[in-house]
Amino acid sequence: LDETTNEDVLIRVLRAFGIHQAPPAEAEIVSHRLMLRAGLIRRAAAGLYSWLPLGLRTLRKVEAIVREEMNVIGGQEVRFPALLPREPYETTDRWTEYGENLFRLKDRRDNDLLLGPTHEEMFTLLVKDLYSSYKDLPAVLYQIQTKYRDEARPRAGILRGREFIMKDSYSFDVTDEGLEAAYQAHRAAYIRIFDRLGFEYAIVQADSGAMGGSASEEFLVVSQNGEDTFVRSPGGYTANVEAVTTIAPAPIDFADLPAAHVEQTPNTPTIETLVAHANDAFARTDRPWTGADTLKNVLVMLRFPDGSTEPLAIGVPGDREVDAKRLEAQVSPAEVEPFDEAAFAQYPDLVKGYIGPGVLGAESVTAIRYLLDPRVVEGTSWITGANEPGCHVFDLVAGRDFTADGTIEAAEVRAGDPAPDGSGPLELARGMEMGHIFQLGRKYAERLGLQVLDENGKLVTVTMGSYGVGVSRAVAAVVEGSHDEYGIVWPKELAPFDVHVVVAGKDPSLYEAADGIVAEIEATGLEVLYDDRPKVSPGVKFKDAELIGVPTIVVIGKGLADGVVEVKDRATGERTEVAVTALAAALNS
RNA sequence: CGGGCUGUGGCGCAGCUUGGUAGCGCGCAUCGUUCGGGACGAUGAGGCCGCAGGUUCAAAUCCUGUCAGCCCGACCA
Repeated sequence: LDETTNEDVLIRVLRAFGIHQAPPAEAEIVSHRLMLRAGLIRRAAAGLYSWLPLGLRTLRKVEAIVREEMNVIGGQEVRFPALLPREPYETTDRWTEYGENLFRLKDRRDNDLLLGPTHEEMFTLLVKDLYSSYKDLPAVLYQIQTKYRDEARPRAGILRGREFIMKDSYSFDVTDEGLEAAYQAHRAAYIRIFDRLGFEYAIVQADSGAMGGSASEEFLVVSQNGEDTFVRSPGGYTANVEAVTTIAPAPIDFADLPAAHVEQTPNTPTIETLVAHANDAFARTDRPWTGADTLKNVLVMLRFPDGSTEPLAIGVPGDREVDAKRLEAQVSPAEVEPFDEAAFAQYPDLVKGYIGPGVLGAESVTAIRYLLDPRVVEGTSWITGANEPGCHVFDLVAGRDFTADGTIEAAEVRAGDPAPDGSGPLELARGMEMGHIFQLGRKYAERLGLQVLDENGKLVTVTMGSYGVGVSRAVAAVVEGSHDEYGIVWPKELAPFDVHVVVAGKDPSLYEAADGIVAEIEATGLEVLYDDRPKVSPGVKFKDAELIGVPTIVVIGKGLADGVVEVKDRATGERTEVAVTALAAALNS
């Protein structure tokens, strides 16, 4: 009756971990497949996963790293409910702003509740209730909590679920300098966290310059399967595509350029057909025409938050598309809608496929605002629409023959484009958003009335920062970045166990000896996964061990008669024979 | 929300065109032989064929509806 077990450190029944030999067909991303096969997680519903023992252990280790580094910068851990009342989110408008992505429900008294997608409101209100003096600040509060977002399309397993675990922290300061300091402290903490998690990552500017004001950076873990595109240069420049600015060429003296002339270009409504026709009928002697010689004028309809709309024309070199995300970032908070047939009907001067600068701009007949790509500088010469069906203008020179209402950074960014800071040609890469640090400023504090008394006894509004790390997503990202053809290769600090002991053989004495060896290893403080399944052949155990990916695998088998066991390094595949008497010491070195 | 596709034991799938008592592989259980790189034999357990309605003597199969899931895109503080 007094017998005690050590179940938390000695888990013997491997098969209970949910190991699958074949992954479900639905899983396509490598981390998703490996997490299912190795028994880390199990799907409960779309975008919802149960964490099994092996996965939960690693999740806890990621949490521990995040927690340690948050504590280093003075963060105090709290925990809010995941189930939240409607009122605070009503106050900040997010009950409606969050739209379909918010999980809403009602209690038995018909009160509205929500499952928290993020907790700015709750933290702000907590500080408002408890703090009233500048002497209470600065403060950093954080939690490691389950978040809920009703994603339109959950995918890729843990990487994008409807329920996920996030560390979110919030800083509260009286001064802008204080906010900046809290932001920098978080940035440094995040760098330590991401280094300890072993990620290859990039810190990118999340805002475009046009947004102005508050600083915001994203920590992207570099991965083929990432959902975010970013750019980087050999000189170390990194940014979201939204934030990339174009280096405008110097203006060209247009004194000697030929005059503009209209030409017949029948059936050339697209850049492709136009370039083909130009090379056919108006061939240059020095080189062929290309899309880059043409000026494409794209029309969109902007819809502002108040519901009003405004047409906008964007002129870009014909070899580039307008990038929807870059455009959205520039015109925010307005949303971009297509310029549909109804819109064209309102502007009879716009000839679809042959639109040129002549009918664009605030001063033109259409009065449509006209913005140019920064590459279209004064003195550049273009083929562009002549505003008549089947006609284009050649040698139309910017600054001489037409002007616009300004410039806009909306053209797509391409590999090879120069970095804005002159650090070389840009490379396009993919990343997974793993962290976000953001100087919120006083928006939430104002809406929720978070004020404290300053040293003069006057009420001042607190300024806030908000900082997130995707904790459960990080587990998937580690697997995504650290595996081979056999399975997961855990970094030491994140492995669910330190040592995986495999007994290869059937003799009961082997298992008795192994029990003792495992106890000795555990006595040194190492966590041991012990595969003592007696009726499973060694090959199966080896494959399972490689799939699970614990860094050190100890094989107890035929060598035991000579007092040795085999120690294998999962990452390198290196095998060494170690005397049983020296094993515990060897594993700890 | 648009496009493509799939629902059949725990997992992977066949059967559906042409309606006639639900099958295969893996896994699982028992016994025996194996046992350091995914062993073998024998015997078993396990499935209201996603759900509802319809057609029919008879539906996994045909028809209608519905629900769920996957992939691509849109969306994603």
